[in-house]
Amino acid sequence: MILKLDLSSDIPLYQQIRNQIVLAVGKGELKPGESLPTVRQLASDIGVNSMTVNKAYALLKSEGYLLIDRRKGAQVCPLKEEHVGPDADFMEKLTLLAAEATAKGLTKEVFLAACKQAAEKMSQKEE
Amino acid sequence: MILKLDLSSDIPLYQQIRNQIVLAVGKGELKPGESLPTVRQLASDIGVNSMTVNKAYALLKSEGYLLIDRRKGAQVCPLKEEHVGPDADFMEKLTLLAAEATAKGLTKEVFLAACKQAAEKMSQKEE
Amino acid sequence: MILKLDLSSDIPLYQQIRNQIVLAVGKGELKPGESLPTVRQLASDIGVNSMTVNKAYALLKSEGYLLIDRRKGAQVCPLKEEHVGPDADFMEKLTLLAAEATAKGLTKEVFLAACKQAAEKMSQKEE
Amino acid sequence: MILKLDLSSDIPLYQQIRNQIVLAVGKGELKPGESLPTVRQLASDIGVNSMTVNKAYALLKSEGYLLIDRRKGAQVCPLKEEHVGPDADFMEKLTLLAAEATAKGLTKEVFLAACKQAAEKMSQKEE
DNA sequence: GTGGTCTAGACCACA
DNA sequence: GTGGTCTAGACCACG
Repeated sequence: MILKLDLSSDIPLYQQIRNQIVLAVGKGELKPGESLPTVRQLASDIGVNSMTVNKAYALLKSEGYLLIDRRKGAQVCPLKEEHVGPDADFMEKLTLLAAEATAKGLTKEVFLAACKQAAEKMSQKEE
Repeated sequence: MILKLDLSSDIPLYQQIRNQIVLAVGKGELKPGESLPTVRQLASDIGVNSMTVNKAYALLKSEGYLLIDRRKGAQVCPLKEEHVGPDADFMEKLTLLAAEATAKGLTKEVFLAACKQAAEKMSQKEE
Repeated sequence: MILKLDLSSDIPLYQQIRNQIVLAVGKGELKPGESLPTVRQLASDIGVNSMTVNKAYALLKSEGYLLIDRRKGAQVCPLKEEHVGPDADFMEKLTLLAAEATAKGLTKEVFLAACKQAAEKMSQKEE
Repeated sequence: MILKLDLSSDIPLYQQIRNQIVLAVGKGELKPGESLPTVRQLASDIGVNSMTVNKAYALLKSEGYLLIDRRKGAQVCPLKEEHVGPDADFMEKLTLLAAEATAKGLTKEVFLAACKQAAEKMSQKEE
């Protein structure tokens, strides 16, 4: 479990931790059901306060990425079988990104190629 | 120039203003070369402190979306003829979004369809 | 004796066990005087540590729902003939619930209808 | 803004603060749109750390009771016009309370009378 | 001025 | 052992 934090970034540490874990889950480096380090362990590993990790875990839990079990610590939430399409918040972020690309002069084709490239890095759900 | 701000959102006002302007440029509602309201004008229109608008404009300038001229005020930056691909920061945001989608159980196909849908809302560069 | 536990809930296990038993008594699935499984039996059935079940039983005893006898094990406390009204702690919880409902915009009528609906699920004391 | 905290209770302070504020909103002591004390002010008033109040406010925000505005601080969330019935979580808590009452020997009539009494303490939405 | 973040260290509840 | 809570104080971002 290696997380890279940028202490000089203006993104809060707990947010960076959250992002890195989401990335790891998306890429399949963390599999559904897999256990994460304990709060204290991770805090000590990456050199931050345990409350900061705690906040990141709580955020991930509230977003539905993690399950937190008092006995086993935190683990990646198993995927639900039926999952519908993207939610409104997701589309809003995606639309903003598309606008940034367009405003920068990228064509639709280049944007979609970039999307595809990003998707390729992720692991696919097994059928 | 109509911007929708959510005063109780946890996204900073200057960030919301920046996002709305990027969206407007992406969708073609603001065309390259077009002038934007002055800082004071916009601030008065949307009822925020002019420092806040100032910050948004400065951010947009630093990101390359706006040109700020003391005489002409702010205007949308004309597109460069040759434009390379997406930059690293953009890809990072896109990858995070792809990871969120994958971690939520969306398939690659659904994600790419959403990307395409977002791209459709944007205006195309004229040939 | 079937109890549904949610291991990833933030409600402590012993509290969940306590709640399920109170529900079963309220609904009449457990009758006054009826015996409950032993601590070890129940712990083994639902797959938790017996200390956890022990804690739940002790809590239920202290709240007056169970009688614990070293010979007969735990049994549902028979109802007293004369029973006074709700106690202070109960009213406090009920008032908080009413406040949550009101603050969410539910009218008094809707709240009382929900109360009635909840009461219908319970078994009535025999005359 | 007077909150009574019980330092020896096993209910976390931030939870007690949250409950007291919900009660105040339900009873109409805090009206929709009304401003709450600042985090620091309330923390100093009731003698707790400001992070504790912060956590309570964040919880109330996430539950939809408060709006937090960087400029004006926290204020009671105005009610939405259309509000449907009680949600599942609410019914679960209410059902548990009904079970507790029944298991204690209260009749349905007594329970409903208690519900009505609790509802009377609340303020009604104005038509 | 506000809320938000973070730290270092403590204590407690749960299992 | 775990996560959860709390403190006292600091610094920063926002407006």
